[in-house]
Amino acid sequence: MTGKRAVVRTETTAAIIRHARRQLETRGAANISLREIARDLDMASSAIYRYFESRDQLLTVLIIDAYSRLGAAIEDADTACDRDDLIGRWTAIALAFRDWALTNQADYGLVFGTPVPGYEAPEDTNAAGMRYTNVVVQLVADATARGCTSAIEPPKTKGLVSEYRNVKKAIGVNAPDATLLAGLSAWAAVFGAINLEIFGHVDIVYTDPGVHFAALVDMLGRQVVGLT
Amino acid sequence: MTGKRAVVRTETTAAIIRHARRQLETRGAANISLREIARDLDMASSAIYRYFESRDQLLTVLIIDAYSRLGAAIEDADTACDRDDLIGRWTAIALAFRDWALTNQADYGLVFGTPVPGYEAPEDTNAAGMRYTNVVVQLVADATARGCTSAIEPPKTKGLVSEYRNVKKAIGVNAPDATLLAGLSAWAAVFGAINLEIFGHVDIVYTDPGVHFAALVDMLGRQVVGLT
DNA sequence: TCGTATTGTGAGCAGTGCTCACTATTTGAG
DNA sequence: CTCAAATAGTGAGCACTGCTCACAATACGA
Repeated sequence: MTGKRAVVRTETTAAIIRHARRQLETRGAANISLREIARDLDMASSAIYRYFESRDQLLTVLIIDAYSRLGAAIEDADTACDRDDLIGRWTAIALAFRDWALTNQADYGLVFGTPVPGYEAPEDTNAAGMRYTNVVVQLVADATARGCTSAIEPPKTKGLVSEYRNVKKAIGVNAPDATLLAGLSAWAAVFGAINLEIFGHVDIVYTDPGVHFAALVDMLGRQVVGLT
Repeated sequence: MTGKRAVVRTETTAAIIRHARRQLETRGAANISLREIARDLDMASSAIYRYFESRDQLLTVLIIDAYSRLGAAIEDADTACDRDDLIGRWTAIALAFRDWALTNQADYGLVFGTPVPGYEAPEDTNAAGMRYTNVVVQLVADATARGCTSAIEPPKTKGLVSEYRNVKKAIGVNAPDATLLAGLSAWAAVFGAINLEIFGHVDIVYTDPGVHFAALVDMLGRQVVGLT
């Protein structure tokens, strides 16, 4: 029997988060003001601390929330595809990532932006961050299982073989080095392209960044990673 | 005849920047304190405003400074190479970028990190940002002029041809679409890989990120962009 | 019903960026 | 060399911040 206390608690907790997110969008993480949130909610500024132990903790909650919404978006995009349509899944994942980033720029900035020196993300944060990663890793695993072979050849970089041995152990996927290199590079490119676009380093170059992005995703997926 | 006033002015200006950069490294941009800088410099906090009109302006100066040091690092790496050794230049540029980012993490975060909503970079900032970009653009131009052809084929993404027409005009390089797509993708991958590494999203995957990065750079340069 | 745990309060502390009236000092023209 | 003007430095003060603490109000469960 969830008492009136429990219900009002979840309500105000949500309200605080809602207001924090609004401030995040309009003024950036550095300018979120607990006192202003309290004022907007008609409560004493000190009352906030009954819900969040510090400003940092509020931000951490926002980060986890953002991660999990991103994870959901990526998962949805992936599961909507036929399991065997690897290039379709890759494309869907990449486009969903960009879409989410564009419609949630503040969240994106919070999650993938400059970390504060000394800030150590708590365990749950990292766990939430693994969600979208796992989708991509799974795609690489499926591609390997279905016999996709990368068109590229890994260079004879010193230490690469042993490095990739560790990577394979870390992500739990036994893919050929070529696929690994191609996949990791493709993902880096997707991430990098989105980052450049969101953080505004390419506005003078592209008229419609989405067109170039789509081409980049398709080209890397088919011609570098070798997805079919 | 640089009077005593002019000389002491440049000195204190430099000292303020020095202290600001130190705080940036240890506590992040959000926690730079003008008052503390003033205390460290044994001057009244209000005196800072004789040198910088606001905290934001100090940050802008730090950004421009970072951009220009990055630009210098990239330019040096490039000019140290034989002009005809395209893959060598590409590799040198990419590695120099990563090196600079790793040894100047705070600067990197300031320049390529989350932008503050509403903050409009002044003209000089963008100019400083073009320096390293120009080096990469020049490499693409040289590659085209020397007849390098990309191994990949641009997909038939709707609107890509006209989009790339604009890009070519914007950067002033008349490269084939394949080279353009390959080059932009490669650069996005380099940037993305560095970003992931610096902002700490891959520490569980790689044991030595540098090895993978070197392989990524070489593979993309040779096998995707087609540099020789 | 009543003690307990939870929630809310307002004053207060130490810190911030920034302004302003004011003083001290260097500068360059007459 | 003199002296008004430009420049540099001062400290008090404003409005804001995150956060703490002693205290009061309230819902909860035995």
